[in-house]
Amino acid sequence: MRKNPERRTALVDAAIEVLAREGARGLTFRAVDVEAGVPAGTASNYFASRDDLFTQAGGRIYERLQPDAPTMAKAADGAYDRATLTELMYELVGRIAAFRTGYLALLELRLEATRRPELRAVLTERVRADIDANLSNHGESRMPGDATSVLLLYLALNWLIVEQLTLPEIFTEREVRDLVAAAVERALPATPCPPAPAGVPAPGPGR
Amino acid sequence: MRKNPERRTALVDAAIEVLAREGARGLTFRAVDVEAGVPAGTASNYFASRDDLFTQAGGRIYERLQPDAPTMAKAADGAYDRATLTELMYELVGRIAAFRTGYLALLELRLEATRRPELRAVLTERVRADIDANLSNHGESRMPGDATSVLLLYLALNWLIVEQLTLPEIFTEREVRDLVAAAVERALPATPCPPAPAGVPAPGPGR
DNA sequence: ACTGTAGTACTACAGATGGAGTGGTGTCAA
DNA sequence: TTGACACCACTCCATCTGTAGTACTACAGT
Repeated sequence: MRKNPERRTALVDAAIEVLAREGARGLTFRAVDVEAGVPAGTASNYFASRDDLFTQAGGRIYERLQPDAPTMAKAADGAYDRATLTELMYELVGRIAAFRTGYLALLELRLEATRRPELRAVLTERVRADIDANLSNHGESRMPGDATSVLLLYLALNWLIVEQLTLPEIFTEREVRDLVAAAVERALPATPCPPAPAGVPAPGPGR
Repeated sequence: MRKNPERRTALVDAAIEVLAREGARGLTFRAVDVEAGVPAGTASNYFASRDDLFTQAGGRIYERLQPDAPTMAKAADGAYDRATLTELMYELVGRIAAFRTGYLALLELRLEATRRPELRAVLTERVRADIDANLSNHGESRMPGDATSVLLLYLALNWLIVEQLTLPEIFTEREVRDLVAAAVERALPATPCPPAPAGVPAPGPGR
């Protein structure tokens, strides 16, 4: 088992590309070698098994997907209002969709996790950490919305990204933007009303 | 190219199982033969190519996923209020998650659509039809909520199902139920307020 | 009842690809 | 010199596609 860390990272990153392009079943030692531009057999020396490749790729994707310095800064510095939150979510979708191969690889890994308990454990831990991080980030910032808002946004935006990456013709760019805005808008708990026009008690479907 | 329609259907259904279990790359003529319990070579006689297999499977899944007589009836007959809608959505999530292999196969196909234009065209058409059907069903029924509500529910619930099927330990059954309820609750446009307590102008994050 | 024919089920094979794993050799630096 | 790694080569193995060829079944015409 070789140690060289740069090489190892390069190989894992190559594995992500292969995953996105060829699918989980296409992730082989040889394919990684080719993608990374190293001699055949190299990946064999760096990973104990294919399982190992999968789990390392799973870990690495979150490493690359999670942190995002400039956005984090904006999240911390910006105003804590709905408009800023919308802007942030819009950036989030754009940013993740931009790392197309990473997200597609992640989907492949999720499906592969169906078959590989070890991978499932790794992904479960990462996803849980991701969600928890979102929750506590949101809690610490003073953005509007509660924990439920965060979870609902998580759900809706994830599928929105799936839709964009796999069947881009379903929603236009405009529709995507509108959906992000609507998701933020409605994910927030009902806000107290602006002062009602007049004595009209405003019926409508009460909760 | 053989014609026997029962056999063809059986083969396509077998293909769906294979997709869910082995992934897109594992969908081969031989694997379909084995899954369907027919002699080797049979699938070769029924499908012009692997592409053909994929597109036929894509069509068939929606055939099996879409219609659902009892639920449709409930949607039409039930009361048109939020509680009924919630119940309906809960059933929807349960029902789709129950056809586990079908939904997983669909995800595999979405990823494969990334590589096969023909398959992408088929899926795009089906998904669009699905969304349109949801929109118009909702419009015709007199359920609360607007088109945006339907789309947001579509997004959130889809990912919720993905989460359940691929990493079931992330959300407990209870959390899933709560998330479905919250999704319905908040997907609906903000309702007019109940009469405010007193002259307090209700500040909070204005839009 | 006989037979020809068409459609289909089943079998077998040719040809080819691609991958896992491993051992061996070259190279460089401590 | 020794150890760690890069690189290369080779063997063994599993699988797939596409197609050709054979066997079965049903039916129609006579």
